[in-house]
Amino acid sequence: MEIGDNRLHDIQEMLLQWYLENQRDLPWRRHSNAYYTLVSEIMLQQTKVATVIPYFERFIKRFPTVYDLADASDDDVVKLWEGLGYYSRARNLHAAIKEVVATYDGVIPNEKEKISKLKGIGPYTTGAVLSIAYKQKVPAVDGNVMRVFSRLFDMEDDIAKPATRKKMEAIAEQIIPDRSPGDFNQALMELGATVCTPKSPECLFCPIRNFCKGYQAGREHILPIKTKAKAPKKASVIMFGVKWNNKLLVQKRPSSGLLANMWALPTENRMEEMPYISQIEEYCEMNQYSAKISEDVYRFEHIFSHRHWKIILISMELSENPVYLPKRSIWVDEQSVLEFAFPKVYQKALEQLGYRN
DNA sequence: AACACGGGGAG
DNA sequence: CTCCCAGTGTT
Repeated sequence: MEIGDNRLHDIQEMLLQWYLENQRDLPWRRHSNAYYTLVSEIMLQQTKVATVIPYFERFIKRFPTVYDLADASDDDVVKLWEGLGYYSRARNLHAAIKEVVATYDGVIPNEKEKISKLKGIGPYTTGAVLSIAYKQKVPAVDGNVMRVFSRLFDMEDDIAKPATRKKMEAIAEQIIPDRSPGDFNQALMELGATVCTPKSPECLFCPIRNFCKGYQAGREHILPIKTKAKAPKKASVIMFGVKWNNKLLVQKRPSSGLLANMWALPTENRMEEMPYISQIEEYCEMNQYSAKISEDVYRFEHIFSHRHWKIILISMELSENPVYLPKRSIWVDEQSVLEFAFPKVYQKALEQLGYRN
């Protein structure tokens, strides 16, 4: 990719000026603080700004500095992430900040080799923190930037391929100005998020329309090229609504895999080779529950981006306090279940379990 | 290189 | 409903 010197300079100036005038007022932009930058960038991975704002406010209020976060329990950190998705981000961020306090005296490192070794900080977040917080000339190529470049240079590379991100980074290296590299990176992402959008880009409001090869070719609508994701894998699960004394039994999920470490209604993979009634009876026997099992079950579905769950919800009212509880389990009021991860599922589940929402 | 890992918004 | 969005770690 070759860009003429004049055109390059104009693109830089137009973008920086546009960003200066049009940037959104966001909580993490109000102070210059590497910790704020890091937390917001982790939260913004795969997640829209509007979704992140309330989570960021709450997180920083609870953990104002790296020391507060480093001292926190895993449970407290994960609790503040409930509903945000991709929960390994919370685990990794916690580990990274502990490392910052233990090894770097509480200062997020400003060297690429050091910061990129921290948990959960890959090439994008490395570039974002180094450029935004430390004013270094390092690319931060996210999906927005790849979309903008695809159109700006009329590129047909498949942005779903890992190799394409490398190519985009090489282009970014050539384009980032010495002055305000952080603002320039944010300008590219802001443009992608608000003007150069995936569908119906608003080219008439674009500050670099006149330099855009894709726009000139009338191809902005078909760019970027991106192969479709595979359909979610199907799975069947049984979800247990175990009630006693007006409380609901919830269980902390395993520390790896889907919804790792999240509180949830006890859920088992369906054993396809036996009737589901038998599996439910087996579950009750294993836990020594003496229970009245409701005769009808409630069936519904939930689709994650990569998994499609068919859920059988079974309700059971225990007739006595069980002698022991299953591992990682506690009794809670039904209201607290709505704060858990995947609240939409629990909203449906609670209605079926006879609770009024 | 392929897969696992959530949840929200637009049309 | 259907489609789209997409960083990092693991295998």
